[in-house]
Amino acid sequence: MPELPEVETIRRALEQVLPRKQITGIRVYYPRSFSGDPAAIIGKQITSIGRKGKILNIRLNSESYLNVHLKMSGQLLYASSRESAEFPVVVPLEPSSTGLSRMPSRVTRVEIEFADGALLFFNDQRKFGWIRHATVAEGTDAPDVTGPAFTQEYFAEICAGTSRDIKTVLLDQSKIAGVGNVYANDALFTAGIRPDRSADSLTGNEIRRLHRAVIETIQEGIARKGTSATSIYVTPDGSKGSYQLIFRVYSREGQPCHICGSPILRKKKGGRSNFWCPICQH
DNA sequence: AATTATGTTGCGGT
DNA sequence: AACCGCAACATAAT
Repeated sequence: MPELPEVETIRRALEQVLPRKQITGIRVYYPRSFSGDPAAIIGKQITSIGRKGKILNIRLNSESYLNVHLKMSGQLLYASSRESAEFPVVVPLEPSSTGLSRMPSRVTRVEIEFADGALLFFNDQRKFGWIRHATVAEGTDAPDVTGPAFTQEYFAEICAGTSRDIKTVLLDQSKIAGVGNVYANDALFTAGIRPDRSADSLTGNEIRRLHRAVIETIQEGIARKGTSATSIYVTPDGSKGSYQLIFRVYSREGQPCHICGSPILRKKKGGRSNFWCPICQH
């Protein structure tokens, strides 16, 4: 699920509620979802919530971190008490008469309890995601796409001298931190560039347009609290993002281009789908 | 009912 | 180095 806007939305929400809370319990329902000794975090206090690209770094006192990667289907849900641990249906097949599902659910992999009775649930239907207790804040050192190090010059540099598809470069977390398939496709549309152009074929003007488009697209994603297309991704209070309402091309195969009306095309490449307008993108 | 797709990324082989 | 296919897994959609 999550790209930078989704993870950043979660980070901001958790930042409002978790700092200063003391961990008093942890239940690991699915062992492969948690690395480290669960007992080692008992008694620790949360000091801050950071993010590197798509990875969350929950800092604990005594200099350690709970690093979280949500991969395709991870969710972090926060409840201030056991009684209030009910959320809008967060997995499609968990219907209930009330429209709410109580945590922990069938897909809850880890649950953390705090001294004041608050709870944090890590749900992950597909089990790709993880929480790791480590002494370092894990994540890429590449410039965050929202940060000051992601300059136009830097972007030009990483595009030069590689014949990889430009969308592949956008998705390369070792070069740029945070961009995933949704926002990469939409940014390329905004910049008027086809996803399969080789990176070193972009002109200076195209580099400039794409650099700006990537930043704007990601910021719009954050402003809309992310993309909840299949209803897997939700914020920590169980509500949805709204970027899916303004998709430019992502997930719009066969639908008319917002600019020229031509049907949006889709082609699978390297295991992921490219979406683009054959008229507006060159 | 079998196949195909999904917002991620790590691995091994060429 | 870079690309490709496949892997992890569960489910919805076709």
